[in-house]
Amino acid sequence: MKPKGFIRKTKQRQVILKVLRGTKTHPTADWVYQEVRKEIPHISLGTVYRNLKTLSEHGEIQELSFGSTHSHFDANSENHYHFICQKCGAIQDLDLRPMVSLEKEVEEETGNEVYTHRLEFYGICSACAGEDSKTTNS
Amino acid sequence: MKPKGFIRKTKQRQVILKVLRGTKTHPTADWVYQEVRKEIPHISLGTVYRNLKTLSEHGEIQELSFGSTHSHFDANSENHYHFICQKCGAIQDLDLRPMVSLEKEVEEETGNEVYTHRLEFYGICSACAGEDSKTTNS
DNA sequence: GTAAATGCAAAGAATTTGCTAGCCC
DNA sequence: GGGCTAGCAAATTCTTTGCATTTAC
Repeated sequence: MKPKGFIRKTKQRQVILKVLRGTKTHPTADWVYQEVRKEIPHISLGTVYRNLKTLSEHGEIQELSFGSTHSHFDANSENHYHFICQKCGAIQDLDLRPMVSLEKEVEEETGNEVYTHRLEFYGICSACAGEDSKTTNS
Repeated sequence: MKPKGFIRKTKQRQVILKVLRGTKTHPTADWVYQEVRKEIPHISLGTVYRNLKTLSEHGEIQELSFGSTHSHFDANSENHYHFICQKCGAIQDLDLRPMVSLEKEVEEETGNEVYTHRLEFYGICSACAGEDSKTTNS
């Protein structure tokens, strides 16, 4: 959660971070890999994975793992909430203010140290809902 | 989210459900497999996976996927919140009342249909925190 | 009787890891 | 120069799937 030691600035790492910061989507490791390859064709997938892991350990980015098998990454490392469409898989950022006070509440209830929390909403996004009405009579 | 058609009651399925309801932990598929094998030694892992999937599709159980690579399952299909220890991986149920009103808020903000939400707290559980103080001076 | 479920094993997919060479500080 | 990183590929791990057989309703 807090920076562990120093993190070296390699070309690969910087491009990965740039790519991640340049999108509003919440891409998978493989998507990042494909994008970074446009700039560093010889980068390896393993390097991308290692860097994504390192970066999230240092709090530079956030790893999100929802129901799916693979993780998504988010360059916005501040706490914010998401909506996930169960039909098309889209991930949207929400404007709700993070309810930090809840963390204190949980600390008092459990005696644990709470560092962060995550809130996700699941449903059908407006785009998919439109199509849904066609298939309602199934 | 809502029951889809009929679900056949096989011996395997019933034991899986029983095992899951008989624990307060949030076991992985493999743990369930090991437990069920005590009663049905010849059950296959594939069957366990298939049933866990079926059961969660029918709303009988809940699939939880946190940061880790593998899913955990919860026989409590009502919405409730969790605390996850980032050191030992323990998962605790919390007593916080589900904030259903948030779902409406998100619906209004986004225009999406929200069916459910999930809230998780991350940190260090009290047991691990005790040990932590020994290694603070690293 | 028939559709759905099981067992078994093999396939799949995402991620991690070992090792050598190279680059950052 | 020393150690953190990259590259490459093989290995791991969790999960899914095909097919023949069995079972629930």
